[in-house]
Amino acid sequence: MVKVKIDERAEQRILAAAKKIFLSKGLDGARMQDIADEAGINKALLHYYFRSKDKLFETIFMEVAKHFLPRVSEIFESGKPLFDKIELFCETYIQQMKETPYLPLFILGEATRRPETFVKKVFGNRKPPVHLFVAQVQQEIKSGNIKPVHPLQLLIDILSMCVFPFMARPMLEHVAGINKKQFDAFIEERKKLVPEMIIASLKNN
Amino acid sequence: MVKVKIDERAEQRILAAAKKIFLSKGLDGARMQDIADEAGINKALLHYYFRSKDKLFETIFMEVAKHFLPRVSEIFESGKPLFDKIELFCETYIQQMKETPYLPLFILGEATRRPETFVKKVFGNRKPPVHLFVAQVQQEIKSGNIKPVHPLQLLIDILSMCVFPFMARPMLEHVAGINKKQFDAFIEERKKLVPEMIIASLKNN
DNA sequence: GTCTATATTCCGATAGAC
DNA sequence: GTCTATCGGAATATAGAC
Repeated sequence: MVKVKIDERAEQRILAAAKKIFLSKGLDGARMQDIADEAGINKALLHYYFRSKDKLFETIFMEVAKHFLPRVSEIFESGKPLFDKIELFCETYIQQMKETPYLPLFILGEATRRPETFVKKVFGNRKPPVHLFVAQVQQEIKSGNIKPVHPLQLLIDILSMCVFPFMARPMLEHVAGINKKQFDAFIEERKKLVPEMIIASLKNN
Repeated sequence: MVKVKIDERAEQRILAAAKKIFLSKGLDGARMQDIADEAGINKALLHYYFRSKDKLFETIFMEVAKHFLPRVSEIFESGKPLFDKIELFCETYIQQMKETPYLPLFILGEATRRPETFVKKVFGNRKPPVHLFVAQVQQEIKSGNIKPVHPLQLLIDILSMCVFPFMARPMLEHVAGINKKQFDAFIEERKKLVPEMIIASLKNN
């Protein structure tokens, strides 16, 4: 009884430590020793629980990858009006990136270096239903409710503005001369500004 | 005479090889053997010319980092009208990223993992004159020529939409189901669409 | 300058005591 | 399950012949 509890706690501590180290250093830059130190246990125990570095990495990758497309399906499949979906999308994304700021660089870095394995790991067999978003945009255009735009370009515009600032954070802090607190305020402001700008660009005069 | 020529060519081949390998694999993922193979020479020669892996990396990083802020100073310092600057900025950035698509992930990845050393390496002591852009935007707002916006948010909006698609390429190709040719067309289209959208969002009714 | 061979360091993985 | 000690391979770096 007590033993099981301790084991579980060790395993959980390893997972938390591995997540932190892999996210910040990447697969190649991470050391098993770093993870062991972070978890407060011995290197050998990592292998006891997860057999190899690759296995441990895969476990972490699968676990965090799903947060990179947070609730996208849910949002796209909801019956909400387009502008509501855009607002919710931005809010959801920016909030998720605030909680896991290393995530985009980690996922896209590994996806670029290992494109073949990436696809299956992140998406399994289910892709997010982009076509639903595309169809809705086309419908609104046909109805004359918004200006004619390329739906996919629009989606990438939104995604770019929500995610990129977190990836460019060190550059941004230096070039613009802002500190961490100001960065947080800057990001918080974007939750409103990004959807406002997108929606403004879609509206007819 | 001949010797010098051969030496120079070896050194140049090493630099080209190192650039390719470091950009695609990062510092941690790159192997000296990979670089030697790519350059068609022996591992020992890398150390003869550049002493260590770190030194070689630093050489490459300094050389490519400047392309990450392509002609930004030049554009900001030009006397052009704001909308012209925005168009030129987008055109310049997207063109640069087309030529070196690995660059943003490489620079921002290394910048995140090694923030302390990054700043000096990329910028030296000279930051791009963001304040000029900010001042010009504020001036246009005061004159009533554009809607009131936060200049820095605007700048990040533009930068995000120009750079992010290249970083998200593998995801984009899979989720949207497009191939390399279609991606190129998609990107080419953005050279027009991004400044159009930005400018549209700035115009008063 | 360029190579082969080797030294050195580092790191993932395992063996075995407790 | 957890530890210490160690193995074995891989990667950086150097020595030395040509």
